[in-house]
Amino acid sequence: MGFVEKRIAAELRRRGYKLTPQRRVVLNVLAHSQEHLSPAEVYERVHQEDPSIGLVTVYRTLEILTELGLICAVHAGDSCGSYVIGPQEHHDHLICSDCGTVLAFADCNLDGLEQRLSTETGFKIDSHLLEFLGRCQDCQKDCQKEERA
Amino acid sequence: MGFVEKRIAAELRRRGYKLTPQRRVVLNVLAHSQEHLSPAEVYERVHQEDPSIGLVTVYRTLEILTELGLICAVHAGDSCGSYVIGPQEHHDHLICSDCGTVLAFADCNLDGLEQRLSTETGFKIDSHLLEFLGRCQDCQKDCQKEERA
DNA sequence: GTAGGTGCAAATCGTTTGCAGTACA
DNA sequence: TGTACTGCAAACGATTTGCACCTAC
Repeated sequence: MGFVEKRIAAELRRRGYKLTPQRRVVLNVLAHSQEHLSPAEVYERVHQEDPSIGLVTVYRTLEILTELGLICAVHAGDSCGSYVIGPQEHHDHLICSDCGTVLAFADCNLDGLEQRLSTETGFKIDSHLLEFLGRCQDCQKDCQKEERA
Repeated sequence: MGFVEKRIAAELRRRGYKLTPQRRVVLNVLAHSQEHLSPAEVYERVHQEDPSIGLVTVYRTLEILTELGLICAVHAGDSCGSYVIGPQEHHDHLICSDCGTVLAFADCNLDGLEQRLSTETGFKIDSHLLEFLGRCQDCQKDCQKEERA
């Protein structure tokens, strides 16, 4: 078990949740995927590793992990309701619209903008959702190959 | 009909879509709402104005309006799949998590951040989704009232 | 030992589709 | 007049729930 899984296992326990083999498999799937995965996609991979695990368990596990802030939902593009593993602290996403790879980054530095909007609108801003959509390095290469072909 | 509805009516026609009474009602509902509305909520209000209009028509109208960029989906918080009317140009949202009021703003100025991320990750960034969640001025006042009570 | 977790089947919710009739341009 | 639009009902997919059994702690 890698250190990511260990951290999460500890966090589960800390909050009174049990670490079952099923949850371990779901965690493994998410920890080893670069891409955001829909519940169905998670299930597919989980099912390959252990066919006895049901879709319902995947849903319930995703819910708990989200609640604990261990995974988070991706929103940009048409991929609402897909999940990626990520740091518990606040972070934002960089998403490849071709392959679905997700990179997390923490230093978004929107304070200036936030302040300005607060002043202009009277809103008291609590949080934000920021996701960049683009193409990762690999997919840009793939695209160039296609163009040459 | 206000100028917002006029603009949209013209845009519909420009793209070869017909302006039916049903669409007019959906537009009216959206144009007169500050809040983001789910398809069901749009339907509810549309239905009050004209009970003969079906939910299916609401769905189809929302789809067309989204396609034309006349309305857009809201993602932050738990309000995925709600819609607000807005400018056709790129813009981002400021959303009140209490009352659902949505304010659009255009000048997000993320160029610096985008550039930095591009350099660091090799991503070629095409677009972004940015939504601030907070409380509008009115809801802050309401909250203070509650606290005094 | 026990509270929490699991799997199954069925219920439920939101959304989409096929089709026959209707109405805008 | 003709094509796009509408409403209905049914289909559909995704998610949730009830329940009896099971297992991590």
